[in-house]
Amino acid sequence: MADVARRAGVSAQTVSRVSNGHPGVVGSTREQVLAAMQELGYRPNSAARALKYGQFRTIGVILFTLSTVGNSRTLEAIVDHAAEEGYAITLIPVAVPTRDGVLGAFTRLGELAVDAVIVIMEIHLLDAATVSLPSGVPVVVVDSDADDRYSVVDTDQVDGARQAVRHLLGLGHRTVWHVAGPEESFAAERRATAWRTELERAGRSVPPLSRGDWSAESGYRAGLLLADEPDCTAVFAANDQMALGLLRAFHDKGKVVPADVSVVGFDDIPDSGSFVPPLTTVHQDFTEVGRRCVERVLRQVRNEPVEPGTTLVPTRLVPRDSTSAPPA
Amino acid sequence: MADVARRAGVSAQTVSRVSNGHPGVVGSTREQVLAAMQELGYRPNSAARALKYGQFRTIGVILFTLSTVGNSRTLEAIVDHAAEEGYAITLIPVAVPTRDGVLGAFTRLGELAVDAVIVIMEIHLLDAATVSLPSGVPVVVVDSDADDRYSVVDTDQVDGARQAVRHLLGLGHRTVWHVAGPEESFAAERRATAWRTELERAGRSVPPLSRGDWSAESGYRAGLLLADEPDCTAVFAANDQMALGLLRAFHDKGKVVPADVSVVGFDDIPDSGSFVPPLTTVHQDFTEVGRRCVERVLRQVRNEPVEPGTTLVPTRLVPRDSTSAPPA
DNA sequence: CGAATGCATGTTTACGCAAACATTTCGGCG
DNA sequence: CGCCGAAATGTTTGCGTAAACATGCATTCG
Repeated sequence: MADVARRAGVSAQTVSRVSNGHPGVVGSTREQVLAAMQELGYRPNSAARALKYGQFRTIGVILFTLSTVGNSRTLEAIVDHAAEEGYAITLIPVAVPTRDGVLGAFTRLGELAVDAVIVIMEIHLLDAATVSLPSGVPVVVVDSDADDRYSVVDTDQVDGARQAVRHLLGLGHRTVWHVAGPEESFAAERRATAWRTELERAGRSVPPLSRGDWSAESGYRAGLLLADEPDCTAVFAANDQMALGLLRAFHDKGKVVPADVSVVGFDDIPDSGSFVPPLTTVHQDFTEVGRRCVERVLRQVRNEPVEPGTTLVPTRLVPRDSTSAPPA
Repeated sequence: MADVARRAGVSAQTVSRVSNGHPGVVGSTREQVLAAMQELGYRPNSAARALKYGQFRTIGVILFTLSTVGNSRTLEAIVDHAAEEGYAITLIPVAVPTRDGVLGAFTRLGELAVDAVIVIMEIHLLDAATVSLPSGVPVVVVDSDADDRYSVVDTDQVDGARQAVRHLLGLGHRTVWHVAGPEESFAAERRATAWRTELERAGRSVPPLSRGDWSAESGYRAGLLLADEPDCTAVFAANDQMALGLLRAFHDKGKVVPADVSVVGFDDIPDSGSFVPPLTTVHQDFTEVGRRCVERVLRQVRNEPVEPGTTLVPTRLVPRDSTSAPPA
């Protein structure tokens, strides 16, 4: 900055004023300063700025993996909305989903230049790490039940699962089977619980639960077993990728979807409309989740009031061709 | 820091020494300082640190979208490897893929606290923005032909496409049709060119090119047309998602894959093994791409020698069930 | 026994910027 | 013609940290 000032024949303060668009700099001077900046390739040092202002205009995002569609789409929405607000996003990966891994991420976080944190992760692991969360840093969590400690944003898992079950029962199926996500996942747990509750409420029998790990492959394995259950005419998979595996398993076993068995997924990933057959699924609004995360966390940064607890983003069922009335 | 020093009854410099693990602090003093840090919840201010060191230990990543599997997996690999090296990742979204959008991203970048930049984007757009790239900041680009100006890392698109074509010709198909990605994409262009070249080299006729936008839906639309081509017995799709659309289109048109028509994809996304039928595809090593990006860019940061030009990450064909000999 | 040595710790300074305050400049008006 | 006030510009200062240098103290050795 000093070089620019010298070159433009002005003081450093004037350079600062020009660089920040402050008023009170006459046109000709401004021109000179801008010219000098250009020539010298000057760009303000954000470290010094941050030091001065005590803010980084950056939000940290802690996540375990980007390989699930939900996480990466949520992240994308967060990045976009943060950018609109003039905030950048710094990623803090948790290499291994263990207690230590999470603790490590939070430790690194403490040294990081962020004004706030959004956690996209199974909160079961977060529990252990609570203590080490740097105090004074606003935190918003996605998919958790830690709403007594943090601000939580989540898709309305319960209502989504309920819609899936009702849709299938409404088509005339006697009951609905479920392929759940991994036990560590809150989302998986919620969807499974809501599935069970809805069946019980309707007075239907609750079939044994299958479990996958969100991957299509795990859905395939579950599907091979389900295909041998003669009573199984309707399956609700906890995500679209496992539903894809189910479709393949039923195909391999000679069962026709939806004539022999109906399948409902969860997420509405972009590809799900191109499955064979196109998948009936529960649409999740990842963009809205990301938007609310950013909004909530920035409210805290600005010391504005934040309604406490969990904010739920609604879902909606997208009927496609993988569901129909049960075989006669 | 001053508070900690006061509380521990030492100077600020000693606190600094403890906090950075420097030697020359006797045990008892260290204990006291650590205790004071704990009590006061002290954590070093990274802005001040960065100001002092002139480094942020952060790499900026410019990308347009996370919705393609390739981008999000590459990003994940970059994040992981950067973390291993003690670097954080800051995301810089390009809201709209226009010249101005890219310019905007680079402008913001100039103000951002990053030591280096990795660009994951169609370089066609990057061209226009070259001028505004802050000089002195190391840049590595993924998927580009700007290797005269930047360090470039890329999957070996040409060899991958060649493997796909050879595989199909080797099975006895007379020629291979191609569903390409969008024109703006270098990767799409390279795969298409390699497909054409390989056909010509083998002395086969080159069928008209179809074009999609990477989405399954666009693959479906292309597939509906291809299904009406009586000579079309083998299709190479430029990515797995479009291949998924092809599979559905052929299914809808009553064509059996692979008996009537063979399909090869590109990427080997995790789901592709669960398509119906499981997809023969060209495996891309996104992890390796990410690793090399980080390695290259950090070499530049450290002023170590970097071999210029493009570094290519090899691919390999993964044969599954979507390809076979052509119908008799 | 005094000086030299080495180690633990303290003091000064600069990193780049912008707020707060100080000074200069210039136009307008009595 | 000189003075006032507003606008333009300059100077000082501190943000939190760590390198460089300074000090003080204990131990050791001639």
